[in-house]
Amino acid sequence: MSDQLFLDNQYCFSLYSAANAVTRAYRPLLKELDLTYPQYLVMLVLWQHGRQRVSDLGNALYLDSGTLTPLLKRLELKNLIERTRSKEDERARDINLTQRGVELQQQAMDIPSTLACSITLSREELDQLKQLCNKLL
Amino acid sequence: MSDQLFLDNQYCFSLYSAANAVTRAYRPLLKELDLTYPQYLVMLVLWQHGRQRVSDLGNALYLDSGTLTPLLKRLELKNLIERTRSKEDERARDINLTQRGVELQQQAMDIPSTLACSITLSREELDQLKQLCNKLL
DNA sequence: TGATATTGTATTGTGTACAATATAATTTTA
DNA sequence: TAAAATTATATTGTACACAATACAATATCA
Repeated sequence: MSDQLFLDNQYCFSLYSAANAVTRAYRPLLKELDLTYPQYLVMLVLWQHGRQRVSDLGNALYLDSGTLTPLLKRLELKNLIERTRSKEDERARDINLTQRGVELQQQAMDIPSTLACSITLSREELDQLKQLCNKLL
Repeated sequence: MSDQLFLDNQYCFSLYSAANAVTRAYRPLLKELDLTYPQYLVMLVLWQHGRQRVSDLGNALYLDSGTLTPLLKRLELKNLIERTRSKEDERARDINLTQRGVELQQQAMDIPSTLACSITLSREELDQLKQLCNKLL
């Protein structure tokens, strides 16, 4: 009976702890760029796809405006992005990289390989993990 | 080059999003018990092992006192636990279930099976996911 | 076209996470 | 045994997550 409560725990708790551990692993690397992990994710989307609306970022990252609005304001304060009103739809915000935001990508280049070194999983295991997580979503 | 930044993203981002999705899935179920997911995790440890110190809970859940102290105070306000000083060591807190805390386990019995229904992974996939997450930790 | 509904963000409030620091009790050691 | 180090928890400050709500711009339709 409490058995059930314990077993179930294992699956989701592992996921929860591993996700916390990942953002902990990123923290020291991202600190050099003065970014948090969710801020880094936003920058990744912008580096790859350019101008995005808040809703585009929300769809890409599975986050809502309550999370993104203050996060984007912090990126704006750091002069990494601009938040302008869309010309087509005055309700929407266009999120654009500033020059400084574009340039930051250079500094981020080393992060993936550095992080890979501190991870004990093989490429195959990482692929498997990714697939399972995506199936769960 | 930005390729690298994108690929890396996939692995850790999947984990991060899946973990968020899991706490979202738990939310409506736990709302009936007036618990959050991390509060539920604390209760699971207490239901299974009884009296714990803050540091025991921290070790079990990979969380520190900055997270646990306010969380435990909320559980205390809800009359689910007591936070007494340890007799052996006055620095330590003994976290004990109240009668109401013990009784809440009955109401939690259905959660694992209910949640399992809303998850699309097979038992084998869940086992695999758990193993990979634990290896990552 | 004017009322109604929808859409895109923003705001508010609650609850984590965690670094950095503080504080008090216990242990160690000179 | 008194000072120094260690240990256990608490506090402070910053930054997510997200539900609930608000609000203004746009779209729909009677």
